[in-house]
Amino acid sequence: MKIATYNVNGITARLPVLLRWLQETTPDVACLQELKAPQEKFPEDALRDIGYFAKWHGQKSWNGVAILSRKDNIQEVRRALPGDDEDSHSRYIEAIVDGITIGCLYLPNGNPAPGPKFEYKLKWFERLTTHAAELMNSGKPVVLTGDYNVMPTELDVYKPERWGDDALFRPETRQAFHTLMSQGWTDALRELNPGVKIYTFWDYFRNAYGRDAGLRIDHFLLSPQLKSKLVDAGVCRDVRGWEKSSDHAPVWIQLRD
DNA sequence: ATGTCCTCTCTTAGAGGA
Repeated sequence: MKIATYNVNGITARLPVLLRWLQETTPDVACLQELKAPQEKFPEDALRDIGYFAKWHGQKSWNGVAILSRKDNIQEVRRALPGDDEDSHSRYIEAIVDGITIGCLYLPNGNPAPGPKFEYKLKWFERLTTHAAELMNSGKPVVLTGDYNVMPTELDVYKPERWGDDALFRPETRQAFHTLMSQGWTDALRELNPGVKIYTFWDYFRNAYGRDAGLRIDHFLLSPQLKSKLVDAGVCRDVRGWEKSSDHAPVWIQLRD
């Protein structure tokens, strides 16, 4: 099974690029973030026309997450993280697809830090970690993927010395990611490419893509049952260079059936 | 501080978020 994740940065503006990428790479499952569209504006028909079923949780202007599948086999489990009924952001959706639990997440950016947005990010991270522990303890095969807005190590930043105070790279953020990983998750792309520079995001500013001034912030976390089935993984780097592209590139993994 | 892109509105320009 090939599973992909893609922060589209606005599914309405990104629809031509999204459809082209899906048709060229045909992932079995695709997790999308930053729909930036209300529930009723999701392009369900356009996706169905190219063979994808979908469950999504939209929100006007901001956030929004979706899980796509080439089969009508998406069993939605939840569309919010537990732990805060007051949290109105659409940042998490979870479904079982072909027996694999797939959590699709858009972790808060958190800038400027310090400040209330950074506090929200860390709180959200704690809720994710609590929920991830339950999934891990369930013993089921689980994929937690999406835009984590975290560069886990210096290798994941084009210029680490410039990012120390940023919410995506502050010690508290990296520590939170480390705490989550210590439950026993496998960072799929890093697992297959130890020591290799991999980026999944290039800012729109200052020709970041042309200069390869990138960040690795979109991740695939695998439960132990799936680590042994991981056969390949990569980033669709070229998609970032297409006309009207997102600032993120799609990322994918291949699991043995 | 700046750069760019996307979305929304007290809309065709500016603000907020990333």
